[in-house]
Amino acid sequence: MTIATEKSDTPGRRRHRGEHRVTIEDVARQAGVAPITVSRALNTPDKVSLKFRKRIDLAVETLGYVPNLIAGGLASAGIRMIPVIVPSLSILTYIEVIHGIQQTLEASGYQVLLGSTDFNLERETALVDSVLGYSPSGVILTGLKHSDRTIRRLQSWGRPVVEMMELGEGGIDMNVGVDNTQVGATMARHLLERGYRRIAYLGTGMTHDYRAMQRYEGHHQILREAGVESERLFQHDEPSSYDIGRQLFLEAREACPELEALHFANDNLAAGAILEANRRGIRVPEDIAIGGYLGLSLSEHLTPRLTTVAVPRFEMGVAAARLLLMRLEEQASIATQLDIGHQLMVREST
Amino acid sequence: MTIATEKSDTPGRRRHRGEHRVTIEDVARQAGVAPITVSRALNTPDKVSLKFRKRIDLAVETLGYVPNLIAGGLASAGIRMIPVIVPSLSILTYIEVIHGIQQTLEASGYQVLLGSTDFNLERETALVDSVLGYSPSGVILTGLKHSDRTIRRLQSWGRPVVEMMELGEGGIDMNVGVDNTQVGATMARHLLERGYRRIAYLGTGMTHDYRAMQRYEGHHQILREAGVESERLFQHDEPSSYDIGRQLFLEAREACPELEALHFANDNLAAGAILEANRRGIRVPEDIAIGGYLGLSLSEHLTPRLTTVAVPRFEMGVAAARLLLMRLEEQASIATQLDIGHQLMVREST
DNA sequence: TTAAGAAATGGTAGCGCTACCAAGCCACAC
DNA sequence: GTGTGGCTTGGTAGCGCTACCATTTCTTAA
Repeated sequence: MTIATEKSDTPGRRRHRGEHRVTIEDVARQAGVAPITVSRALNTPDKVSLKFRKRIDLAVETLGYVPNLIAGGLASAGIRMIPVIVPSLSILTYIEVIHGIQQTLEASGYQVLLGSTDFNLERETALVDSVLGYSPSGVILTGLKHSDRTIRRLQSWGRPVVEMMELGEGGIDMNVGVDNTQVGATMARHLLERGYRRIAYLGTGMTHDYRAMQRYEGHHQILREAGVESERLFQHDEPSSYDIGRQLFLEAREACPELEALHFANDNLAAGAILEANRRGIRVPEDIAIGGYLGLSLSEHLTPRLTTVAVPRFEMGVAAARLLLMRLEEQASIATQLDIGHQLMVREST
Repeated sequence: MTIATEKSDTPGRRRHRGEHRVTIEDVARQAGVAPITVSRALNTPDKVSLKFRKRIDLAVETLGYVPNLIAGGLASAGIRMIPVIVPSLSILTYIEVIHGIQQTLEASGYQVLLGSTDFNLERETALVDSVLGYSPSGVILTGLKHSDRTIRRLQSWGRPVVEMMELGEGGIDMNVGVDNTQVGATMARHLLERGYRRIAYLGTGMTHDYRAMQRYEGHHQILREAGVESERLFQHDEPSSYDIGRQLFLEAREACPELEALHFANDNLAAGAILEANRRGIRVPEDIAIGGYLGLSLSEHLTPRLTTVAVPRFEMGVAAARLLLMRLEEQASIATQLDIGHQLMVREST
C-alpha cells in the first residue's frame, strides 16, 4: 500500500521543461492507494469503497488535481468531445442550432469543438480529417453533401455522425433537418392561395448555399404547376442582411413594378424590405406582399407582422445532440432520420 | 531501415476492440523509414530530406493516415486548442465575439472549444478546471470576475490567458474589452446634451450580468453630476429580446408619463421599443427619445434610425485571438491590455 | 466452519506520439 | 589523412492515464 512512495521522487523523469503537473500518481501517494484506484474513484466511484473514496477526494482537493483528459483519452481511445461543423458563424440560423447542441451536450458532459467551412467542401474535408485526430465521441456536420473522402472516412469510422439542417436519403449515419424543397413550396402555395400571381423569389448566396437553392426550387415548382410565371428571381451573392434585403426589395420593385408578392429567402432579407417599405410609405401587403423564412423573433415585431415559414432551429440542435447522445449511451436510437418540420406562420404581411 | 517490419505484426497488442487505426508506425513501415522520421516529415518538413518526404507523403496518402492528435498532445504537452468561455450563447454579442475569435484562430490552425457558463461563476470554475485537462494552448474567458480558484489556477498555469469584454486592473494575464462605465456615461452625456432631463435606464439581467450593471452605474453617475433625477430604472430578469424591450417601453411610459428619453441597455431592447412605438404611432424622438447600446445592424434600418453606442464586437474577438497568438508565437506581445473602444452613433432617435 | 462467489484493490502493459540524445554521413579545411 | 561541424536519421524512453487480468478481502450460504 505504501510501496509506491519510494520510486516516486526519482529524478530524470518529467520533461516538458519541468511543468510538473499534479498527476494521478501524486494523488495516489497522498491517499495511500494505487493510481488505478484513484482513476476508478474519479470515473466509476461506485466501484471504490467509501473509505478510500473519501481519502482520495481529500487528496484531490488538497493537491488541486485536475485529470489530464488527453492522457485519459489516449488510454481509453476517445474523449468526450463533439466537433460541430457548420458553414458559417455569421448566419444566425447556425448559431441557434449550435446553441441547442451546446446546451444539450454540455449537460451530458461533452464539450463542443467548433469548426466552420465557409461553404467550402475542401475546407470541410480538411476540418473533418483534423478533428477526427482527436478521437471525438461523435461528429455533427451540416448538410448531406460532402467530399467522397469525408463520406468514406466517416462511414468507416464506427462512431455516431449526425448530418443536420437538411433531410434526405443516403446520409452517412443519422440525419435531422427540414425538407428545404417543401419549405419553399409551402410559402409559394400560401402566396398563390392568397391570390397573388406575380411573385418573385429573392435570395442570397444561392451559388454556394445549395439549401437556399433547394428552397427556390420548391417555390419554382409550385408556381410552374400553377401555370404562373415562375422564374422571377433576384439574388445577390453577399451574405443576407437587412441591407441586402432592402436592396433586393428596391431592385425588384424597379425591375418589375407589376409584382404583387415577394418571397424572401429568409426573414433577415424580408425584414430589411419591410423596414424600407415603412420608411418609404409603401404599404404591405396592399402595395406588395412579403413572405419570409425562419421565424426570427423580429418578424413578429415588425409592422406589418411578417408572414413566414418558421423552423425550430434551437430545437433542431437539441435533437441532433440527443440523437448522438442516445447512440453514445447505447440506447440504440431507432430514428436514424428525423424531420424537425416547419410551420407556416400566417401574419399580416401577406 | 527494414528492421521495424518484423516486430510489427506481433499479436496481443491493440486493445480498444480492434479499431486498428492507421498509426505513424504503419506509415513508417510503408515508407521504409523510422516512425520518428514520419513525425518530423509531418511536423517539421524542412528537417527531412526531399527524398524521404516524398516517400512519406505517398505512404500517408495511400494509407489514409490521420495523425492522432491526442497522442501527439500527450507526448508534447499540449494541443492546438483554445477554449473560449462565455456566459451565454443566446446573446448576440458573445456570438459575434466568438466569430471573430474562431475565424482568427482557425486561420492559424487552432481549434475553438466552446463553453458557456450561464453567468454562473461556479459553472465557470468547473468548466475551467475541466478544459485545462486538455492542456490547451491558451484560454479566453469573459470578464474580469472569476472564482479565486479559477484565478489562482490560471495565474500559475503558465500559458496565455485573455479576459475579454471588460477592461480593468488586476487581470489574470491579458485583457481586451471596453470600459463599461464609460459606455453608459457616453450615452447619458449625449442625452443630457440633447436637452433631455427626465431620463430612465431600462435593462435586463442586471442581477447576474454585472457588466450591464456597470453601464447603468456610468449612466447614473453622469445624471447625478448633472443634478438630474438619476435613479429611474426599469428592469426585467429575462434575457433581452425585442419583446422585453417592448414591455419595458410600455411600463416606463405608464409609470412615468413625463419621461423624455429612454436609455436602453442594448439595441435589442431599444429596437423592440421603436417597433412598438411605430405600431402605436408614438413619435420618436418627438414624443420620447430612445438610445441604445451595441450598434446592431438592425439599428440603422429602423425608423427612426437608432442612436446607439457601438462596440466593434467581431473585432474584439479578433483582437483577443491575436493577442493570444502573438504570445503563443513568442512575439512577446507588449500590450497586455487593449481598449477596443466604443463610438457614439448619433442618428435620428434622439 | 468452510467453500464459493462477489466485491474491492493492485500490477502490468500499453494507447500513439514526440523529446532527447546518439549515431551516421557528408563536405570542407588543415 | 584527420578533424570539425552541419545535416539527417534512428533508438529509447516516456507523456499520464486506463484496459485487462490477477490478487486479495469480504459476504453469504451450506
